[in-house]
Amino acid sequence: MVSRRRAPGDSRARLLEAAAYEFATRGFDGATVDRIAGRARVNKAMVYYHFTNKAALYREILRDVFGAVAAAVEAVPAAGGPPEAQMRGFIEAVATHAAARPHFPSIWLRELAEGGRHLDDSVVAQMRRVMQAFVAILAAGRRAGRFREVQPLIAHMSIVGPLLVFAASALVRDRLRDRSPFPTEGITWETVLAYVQDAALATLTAPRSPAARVRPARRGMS
Amino acid sequence: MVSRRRAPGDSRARLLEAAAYEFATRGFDGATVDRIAGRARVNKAMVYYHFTNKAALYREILRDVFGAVAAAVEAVPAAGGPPEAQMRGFIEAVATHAAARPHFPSIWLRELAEGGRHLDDSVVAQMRRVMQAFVAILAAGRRAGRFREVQPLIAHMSIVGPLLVFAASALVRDRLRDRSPFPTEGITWETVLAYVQDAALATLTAPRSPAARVRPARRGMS
DNA sequence: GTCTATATTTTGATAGAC
DNA sequence: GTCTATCAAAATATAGAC
Repeated sequence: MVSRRRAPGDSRARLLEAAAYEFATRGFDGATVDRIAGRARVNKAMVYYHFTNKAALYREILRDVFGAVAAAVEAVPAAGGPPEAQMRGFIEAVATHAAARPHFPSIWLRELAEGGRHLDDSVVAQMRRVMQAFVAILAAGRRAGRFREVQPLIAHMSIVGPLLVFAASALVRDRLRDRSPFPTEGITWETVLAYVQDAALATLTAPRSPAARVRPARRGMS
Repeated sequence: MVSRRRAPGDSRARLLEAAAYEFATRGFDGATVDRIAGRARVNKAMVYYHFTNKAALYREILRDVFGAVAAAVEAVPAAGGPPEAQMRGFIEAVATHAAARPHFPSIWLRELAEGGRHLDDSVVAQMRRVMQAFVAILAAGRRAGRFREVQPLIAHMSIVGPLLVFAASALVRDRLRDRSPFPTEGITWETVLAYVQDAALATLTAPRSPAARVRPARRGMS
């Protein structure tokens, strides 16, 4: 064993972790290579030794993070089981990854706001895998006669949106809490997860859209 | 009337509009004063004539946008009516503003991801007004025995999250659509609004949380 | 109110020694 | 693989004429 001051060879991993933090909290343009290297306690030139440039480093993080979520989520419909349980499992998988990789939600929200400017095709393909798993669960629920028909992308956003916003909003929520005229306790990952799961199932298993009442009935009234 | 080449005096308004666009699509750090001035077809020095600096310009936009939403949303519970209609009205007010000011959702998502670094206290106060209106509607529903008890902030995020994500994700959704293995039609502001409204009411009027089943019953079984 | 310089700082990126 | 030194290109901000 060679004597080591700081575990050589893991400078790449250190950079990835530091970069994820910087990109999450400052955004792609706001994050500087200097700060990333400083946080990783690595020389700045190492960034360009391990990665071609700042953009490539960023894309590497996106690929890593979306690949993990896609894999976790695909396992849910593959395992089968009742559609309600699958839907809960899907939501839990997304929430778990959002909680375990605290930089993911912020990066993802920013990428949405940027119009996906930094998303290469491989990451878009990973997003499609996530949607495909979700659609499979919806279809299973339809076949079993337990879910009503919904637009998959809208239903998906109604689940992922709250999870991303919750995960990314911790600091803002803290500021909102001061002198707040509403209760702020009871907000944990468990309660949020349960709420989103309940909301999704309540919506999907609702007998029919309440909004349908304002539209002209098509035929019959039941 | 003096002959005018470009309506003098509205350089400030032009800058605000251009800045909103740039901040929305590139973020605070990514937006440059050069680009903002260029898009406004105004000299760069005018930015520092009308506003103290880039940060002050940004805060001005935040105040404007949140003030408008807060005012629109406060009118809903003030007008009274059945709680279900109030909830639909609240959601519609948020959605309408998100659609009318296309830069708002992206800026807001970014601000969440940044931890509200640029939010001054007046904007936080405006956010509190929005929450207060929402809490008033929830309380009306509780009093009328029509809504179950929920954590207000979680319920709020479950409504605003999908709306923000939908509004900000147009470009990403376009890329996702290519060769997509799932249907992508039927996604408009009307359908999204209706879905979020239905989802919120289905969740709030659900007899009891389905998740309660997995927890130990406290007393009795009804 | 508007424009032309220009000062100053920051930042992404590289060359080259070790 | 790691570090120093440095370049070149932005980008924020200001001074001052008109």
